[in-house]
Formats: sequence, C-alpha cells, structure tokens
Amino acid sequence: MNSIRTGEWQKLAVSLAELSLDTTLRCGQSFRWKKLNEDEWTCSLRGRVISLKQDPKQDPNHVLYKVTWPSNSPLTKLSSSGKGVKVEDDSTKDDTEALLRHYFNLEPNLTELYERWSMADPNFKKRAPKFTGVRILKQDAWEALVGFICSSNNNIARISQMVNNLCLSYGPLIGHVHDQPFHDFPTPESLAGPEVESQLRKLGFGYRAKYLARTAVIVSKEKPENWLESLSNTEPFDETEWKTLKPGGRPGYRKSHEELLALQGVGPKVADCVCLMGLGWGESVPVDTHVWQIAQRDYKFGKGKHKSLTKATYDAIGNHFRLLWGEEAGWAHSVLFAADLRTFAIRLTEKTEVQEELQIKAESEDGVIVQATTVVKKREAIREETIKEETTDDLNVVFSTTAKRTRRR
DNA sequence: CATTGACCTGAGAAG
DNA sequence: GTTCCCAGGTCAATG
Repeated sequence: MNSIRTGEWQKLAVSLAELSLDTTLRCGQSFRWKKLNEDEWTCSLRGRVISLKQDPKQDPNHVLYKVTWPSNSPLTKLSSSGKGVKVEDDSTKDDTEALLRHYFNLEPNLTELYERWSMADPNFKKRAPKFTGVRILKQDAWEALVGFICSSNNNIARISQMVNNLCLSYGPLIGHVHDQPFHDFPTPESLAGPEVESQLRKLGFGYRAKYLARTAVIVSKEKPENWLESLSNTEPFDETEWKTLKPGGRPGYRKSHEELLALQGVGPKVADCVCLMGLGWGESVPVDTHVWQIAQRDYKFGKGKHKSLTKATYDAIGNHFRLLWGEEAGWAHSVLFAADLRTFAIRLTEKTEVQEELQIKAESEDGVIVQATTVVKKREAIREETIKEETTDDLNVVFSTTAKRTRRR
C-alpha cells in the first residue's frame, strides 16, 4: 500500500541560534506540527509531508529534513517560475528547501536582531538567553486565520486538536508517516458548505464553528480571488529601517489589520496574529492575556490611563513595543511570549528547585494561606528567578499582580 | 468609548 | 469518581 516516495535526510544550513525547532514549533504559532519518534517534527506542507530533526549536540549548525511525497505526485518543479532560488546539489527537482527557507522565514539575521533588542531593552536582554532561536513563521495566511480564530478563550493543546480534526475531515490525505495520517490543510472553499457549521460543532469546535463557517464563506465567495494573500507584506526585509517606523506601523499593516477585523471571530488580537505569522507584517504585536501580563509586570502598564485592556490600551501596548523594538517588534514580542508559556516553565526552574521548596514550606507555616496559594507562590518563585536583578519598583508590580490573582480565587 | 456577561469544551487540579 | 476552573478572545448589549 505504501507507494509514497520518501526521500533521504538532507541538510539545511541554519544554526541553533538562528532557529530553534523545539521552541519555535511549540510556542503556539503553528498548531499542526507533531513530534514523532522522540525527535522528529512532522507536518504536511503544500502537498507533501516534511519531517525535521535538530540535534544541538551533534550538529548545531544544521537542521535535517526529509520529504514524503504522495504516490501520485508528478513532482514537477516550480523552480522555472520561481524567484531565483537555486539549489546546488541533486535536489534541484525538489523545491522543499526553498519552501522551508520561506516557511521558517530565514532571511532576517535573528542573532543580530536579538543583540539589537537586548541593547534597546534590559528586560528583553534578561529573558531572551533561555529562549534563543525563536523565529516568526511565514505560514499560509488562511491556515493562520483558521488557527487563530480557534484560539479564542482556548488552550494550545485543544487548538491543536481542533485543527487536526479539521484537516482529517476536510483536507485531502497525502500519506502516512510513522503510521500517522497526514492531510493537507483544507481550502476556504472546502469549508464554505452549508453543513460545515454543524459538522464542526460535532468535531468539538464549540461556538467557533460559526465563526469559521462564516469566515470561509466570506473569503471564498464574497471577497475577490486571492484577497487574503493580497494583504501580505511584499516589501523586502530591511534591517536598516527599524528606527524610522511609525508607532502605529506601516500603512500596509494597518490596512491589512483593519480588513481582517471585518471577518467573523476576528478581533484585534487574532487579526494581529494573522498579520504577523501569516502575512509577514513584522511590526504586528498581538496582545493576549500573556502579553498583557508581561506589559503590566515589566513595562508599567496596568495603571492610570491603561488600567484595563481596552482597545486604547491594546493599541498603546503595540505602539510602545514598536517604539522600543522597531520594525520587527512582533518577533521580539514572541520571544517574551514564549518565555511566559507554561510549556517552557521548566527552563526557568532547572537550577532552583531546592530554593522553591524551601520558600513554599515557609509559606505554609502561616497556616491560613493553605494549598490554594501554593501554585501561585511557586509560579512567583519561577518569575523571581529570572528577574532578581530588577528594580524594586518592578518587583512590587510582580507582587501586586500576584495578589490580585490570589484574591480572585 | 469602557464595561460586562455569555459562549463550547476537555484536561487537570481541587476536594 | 465528581466538580470546578481555565485557556493566546470576540461579540452584543449597556452605561
């Protein structure tokens, strides 16, 4: 049955500092990559299945990739109409390397960007070292749109589950890798049918079923052909322009953001996610609960005019970060976002477990505080570990934030 | 404009 | 074993 063609492992020259697969693929940008065989990241991309490996100890300067084509694929090269990307070796008949360079957005020099952000922002400098190699992906805009519509009031694990169900039900099968079926991502047209909403509800999408169904109709039937893609940033990456950026971002970004808001289930945060990770607008800064917490904890938001996360506060936060970090503010933002994820909390605690336990034990002697606050205290301890050099003012912000959380319980 | 409550669901913590 | 809470927000109705 297995007549699919599978290639051998090939090398993609990119260092660990420029791309960390583990961090980039687990930080909630894309919801489809699966970790199989312990260390293989696998996902379908443009009609093929791609597997990736990265071994920091063995070879920190390459990512290994392997392609699995469906059996009926003509494997015609698109390179004749491509834009001058030449592959030197025998893989000229395969555009996968070019696809990977595009998907992982490898042109910007991430090491230089980290240095620049660290120079401009002490807080970034403090938190970034444990989260190097976080890149903003250039995903398919439609996939990003669907994924982030699913993200509202939801968690990454369930979003991944929902997107997976979506592909299984509506995306064409490409083939199996490690006994797992891989389907392409469904097109807007395939989600525009009249039964889609009820089907999606059965698949566990909840109230987002209607958002997706209606958005699919709008994109596939009411908007002109290629409307979504036309919102993409086409300017070449230019690292010298970072200081000339207006606080609100470029006109093209603002227009794209505004147009996306007209869709169902798309508010400012989802629109920014699509702008950043699907349309290539690097200055886009999605402000979610994590970023809002970060803005309060480390950048003095949360009081005065910006006490709550209103639309005005949302814009002010984005403007602040664009001013601070420049044209790729969204890239820097995602580094701090990753550092805030529970998924990666272990990185912040590895050398401090004993201290944490002592601290918790001391707290429990109060008697009244009980277990309900134990988790909070532990998380607080995690935070403190990485910010011990911070000013007292900032530490006070941490404590007050924590206190609020405790009261809510 | 800012505030408020409803909205699906399933994994994990709490009791 | 059950109950409860929460997670990358958005929308619609009110001050």
